[in-house]
Amino acid sequence: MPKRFPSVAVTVDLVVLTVRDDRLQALTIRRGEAPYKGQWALPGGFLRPDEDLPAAAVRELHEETGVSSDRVHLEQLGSYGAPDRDPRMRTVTVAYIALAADLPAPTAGTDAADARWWPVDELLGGAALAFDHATILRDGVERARSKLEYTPLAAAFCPAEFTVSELRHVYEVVWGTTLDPRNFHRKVTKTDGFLAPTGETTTRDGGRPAQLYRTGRAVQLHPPLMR
Amino acid sequence: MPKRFPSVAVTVDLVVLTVRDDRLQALTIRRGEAPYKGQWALPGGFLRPDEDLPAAAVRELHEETGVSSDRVHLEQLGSYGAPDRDPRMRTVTVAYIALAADLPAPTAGTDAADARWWPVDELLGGAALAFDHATILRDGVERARSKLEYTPLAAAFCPAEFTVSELRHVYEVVWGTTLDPRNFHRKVTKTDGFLAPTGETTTRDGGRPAQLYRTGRAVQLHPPLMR
DNA sequence: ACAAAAGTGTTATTATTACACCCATGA
DNA sequence: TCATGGGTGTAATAATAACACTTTTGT
Repeated sequence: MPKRFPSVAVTVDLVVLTVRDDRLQALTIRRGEAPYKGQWALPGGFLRPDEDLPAAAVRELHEETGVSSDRVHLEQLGSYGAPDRDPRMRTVTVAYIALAADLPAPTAGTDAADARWWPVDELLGGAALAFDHATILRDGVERARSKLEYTPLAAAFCPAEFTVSELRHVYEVVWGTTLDPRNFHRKVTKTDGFLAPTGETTTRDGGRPAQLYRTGRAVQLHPPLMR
Repeated sequence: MPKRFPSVAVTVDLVVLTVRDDRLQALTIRRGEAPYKGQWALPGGFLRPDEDLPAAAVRELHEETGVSSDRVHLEQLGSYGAPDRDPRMRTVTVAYIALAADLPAPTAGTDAADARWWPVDELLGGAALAFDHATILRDGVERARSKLEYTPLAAAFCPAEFTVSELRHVYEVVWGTTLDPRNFHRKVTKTDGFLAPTGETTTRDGGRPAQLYRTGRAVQLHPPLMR
């Protein structure tokens, strides 16, 4: 077939979210080149010729954070393709969200002058992200927030073994609410398949030792948790 | 910037769903050219050089169905970009779902030898769709099914004014369940913002005249309807 | 002993389910 | 008058929300 179609550059961008210092934070890269030189942007890069979209997301995540995809929840968020979204050329980006437990302090990637975590409320209130990345971040945060309601995804923000109150802390930080510790405990421990007890306990939060749990086999919460 | 990125063809594909003859049906186009010549495929086409993604979806919808985007719910489903998904070239497709009230019998579009509605269960059980369109269709149907739970989207499958039982029929067909007419009636009429009464009544379903409603201003159902 | 966090019990309220029953029309 | 669907009432069950109270650790 002759080339009678417009050529477009396809990129993959990542909304990498974690809970750090009691805030929901996103990973940003400071751009080393024009356009938007010196501004913060979401990590991402070009799709390679023989690479599927999820593979590109895993690769970018590894390049930017040094993290392998184990213990990170990666899912496609959506695609953004306004004709003027990149002044250099026509691009369509496929955005992914990555939810992870507190990651190591980021090391600057190849293209990046610097990399750091930012609380998402600071990024969304005023701070100017490059390209349409504020929109992508906003959509990614909203996706994460609503998925906590009806999936056991909050555990992606926790280490492999965690306590009920660590899990509750994730909900409180991501949603910006407070939850009744007692009702929350009942809800998550009684919802079948949400949590699998390890049998171990920990006192790392102080007070009475707490049961440690791993994520269960459930993929949907029924009924959902309400914000 | 020099072209040091791989060039990819970006297409937009549509999962156009409607409720027809008591079945959930999807619009398909018979391919007139190789590859997959003669097989059924989802409608779609190349993204144009100066076109945003939603605009391309609206344009393709109009070209394939003659329908303008009024009274059709269009939303992005996701992107699919396996390197071998099209044998001719590297493509990434951005899929949209379009939910519409019973549309006119389709007229064949420019590229298409033929176009028709197929019940989705027939398309997903055995019938061979071109490319990765079976996956896209399956994802689109699942998206539509779950969105009926927590949004007032079922009304997109109804004409501008509709009765409660017409709305219930949509749920029953899309979910493949039966619902108690009395409890359903209470639920949808009592959920604030779901339905706006027009004041008119109709007897088009026989029996006692039913109130006609338009869609309300709610965008979320709280609490959700359960399958 | 006391602070701190884990976890259980209890009650009021709200939502869902199942189903009896009445209403308003056309044939 | 009868069939057909529209619509309300009600009681049993289930889930949520609010909060008193007990448990088990560290200091």
